Amino acid sequence: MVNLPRKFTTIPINFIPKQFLKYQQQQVPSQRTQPFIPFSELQNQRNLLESELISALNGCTSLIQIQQTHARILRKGLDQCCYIITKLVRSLTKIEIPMESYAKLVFNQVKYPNPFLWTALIRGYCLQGLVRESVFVYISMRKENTLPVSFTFSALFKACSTVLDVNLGRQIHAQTILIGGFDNDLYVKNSLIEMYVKLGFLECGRKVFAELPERDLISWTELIVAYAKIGDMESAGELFGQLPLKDMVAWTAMVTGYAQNAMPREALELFERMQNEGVKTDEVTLVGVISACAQLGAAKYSNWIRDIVVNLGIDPTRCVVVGSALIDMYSKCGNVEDAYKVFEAMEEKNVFSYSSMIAGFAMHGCAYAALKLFREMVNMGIKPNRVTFIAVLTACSHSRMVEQGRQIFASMEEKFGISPGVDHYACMVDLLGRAGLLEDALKLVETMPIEPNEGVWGALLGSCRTYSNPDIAQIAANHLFELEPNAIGNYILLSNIYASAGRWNDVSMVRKLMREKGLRKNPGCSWLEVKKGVIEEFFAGDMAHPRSGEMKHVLEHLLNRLKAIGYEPNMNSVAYDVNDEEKRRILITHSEKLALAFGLLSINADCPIRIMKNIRMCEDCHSFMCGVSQITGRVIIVRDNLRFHHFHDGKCSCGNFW
DNA sequence: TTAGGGTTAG
Repeated sequence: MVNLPRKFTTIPINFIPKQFLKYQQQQVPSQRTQPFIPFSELQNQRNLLESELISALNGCTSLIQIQQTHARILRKGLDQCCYIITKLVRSLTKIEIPMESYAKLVFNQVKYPNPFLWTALIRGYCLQGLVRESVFVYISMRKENTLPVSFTFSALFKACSTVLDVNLGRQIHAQTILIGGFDNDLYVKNSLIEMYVKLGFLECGRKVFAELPERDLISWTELIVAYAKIGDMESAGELFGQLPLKDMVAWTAMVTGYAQNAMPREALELFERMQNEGVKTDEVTLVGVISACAQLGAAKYSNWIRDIVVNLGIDPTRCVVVGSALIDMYSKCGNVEDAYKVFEAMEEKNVFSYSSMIAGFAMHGCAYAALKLFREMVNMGIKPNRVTFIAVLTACSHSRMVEQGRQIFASMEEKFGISPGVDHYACMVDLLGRAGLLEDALKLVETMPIEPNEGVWGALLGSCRTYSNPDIAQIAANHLFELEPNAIGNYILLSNIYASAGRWNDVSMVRKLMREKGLRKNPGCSWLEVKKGVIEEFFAGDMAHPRSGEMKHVLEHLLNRLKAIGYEPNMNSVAYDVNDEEKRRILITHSEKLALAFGLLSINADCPIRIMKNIRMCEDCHSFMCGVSQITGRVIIVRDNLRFHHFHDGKCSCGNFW
């Protein structure tokens, strides 16, 4: 017998319902034993007919078809054949006919139900979310002295994880021990591990795993996934390393685990190893890889993955998950046109595909397209979820569509029955704040029915920077310093707001606070994809690049040409109390300007210059990019920490509002 | 008849 984890031994035995214990160790033969029919006779008479009816049931996709087949079963006198009735119950479950209205009635007509038929009923209830009912069926089954089989327990464990009931799970675990004979049963044990880890009792799952005399790949993979889900990729990696034979699913679990835990480089490295070791990949593996590429956001990865998808013969128009992942990746890699091409071609679209596309449009400043798609989605009868609303509200926010945003926010609860969460409030604060309605935004924060989090106060602080409001900024910053005392960005924002208001004493105070906490500013950094696969990195103020002489020359030349058409450096973008000359020097060596200069020197005139950067672009760099796109005729695409800016012919896709 | 899948905000 397995030693249960300590938690189990503390459960008093009377915790298990009487009905369970009554049958403890009972080995009484069933009172309702099926009359003996010689196997050969069965075979001769029924085999052909049975297999024909089974395949008919397998093919049923509607209630009418099942009813017709059922009528045939009755005509042929096979209504007592457990094998066929089990199949009938499963078919009914599959098309989601309520158990009470059909399956239960059919079951009640069978005089000698076997364990598989009982189990089909248990599974049916469980899949329809009626877990208590499925347990009652189990109790009745035991009353009838029918011994459960492996599948009975895997169904019951699944039921427990569906309703998040670990106590019930423990009782059923106790049943497997009381009845006995399941110690080496991997179906049961793997379902048990799955239940524990899904309910958050990873250590219990681990213990069951440790006590298994033999383990299969499924037990290992269950645990790897469990560790990945709680973000412990180290433990997942250790288990994966110990795994004697790894299959595609185990590899995929690791790749996906890295992707889901914001470790895209590790995900891609592992995927490369997987390919080198000759492991097959399928669309599920690719979804993890695509998500990793999206996080890296570089066009080179999007080209690379497109080739892999094509080579594997996967058709994104027919696989809604791959399609949605691709939409997200293309958007995040700066290519919203390709994202839309994938979206348009998809045969099936669901809430994920729509939400990803709406978020993609929002990210690129295409608010009208985002709203149009949202309306289309609703008209198509696809119910938006919480994520969809975040995407739509972000789109409104980035395009100053206050009224539309307010209406959509109100419709969440009224029309779609989704109560706005703290993130939706953060979007609304951002929407009002970006539109300059700082008082309204503050009022919303103070009156919202849930506790504002760092996202809400952060949105308010960000708006205070745009509209230079040091008073409200101070309120927001005080909350933020409590909520996330070590987040450097808040100190920098507040200090910049004070700087642009000329309150240099307050600036020194914030800087002192940062020093005391030992916080150091993240240096501004930009990346430029020079050619396929080659990425150059530039830091603000860093003139150590081998070609910095040429870059400086390019920038000075551009500056003179821009000045001739009215551009003036924006001194407010420098948050240091230094003289104007120094401010000009700091501005012209911002990392994205260095990247732009290098791009102009090294990228063909017909190709867009794609720059990525780690922090928000300042006003000066933004107007500089607009000007350069005008005087050089080049397309410049900059991805900052939040979104994309497409500069073309003197204008930016964000409408100077970001 | 047990294992791996996509969208989120300052």
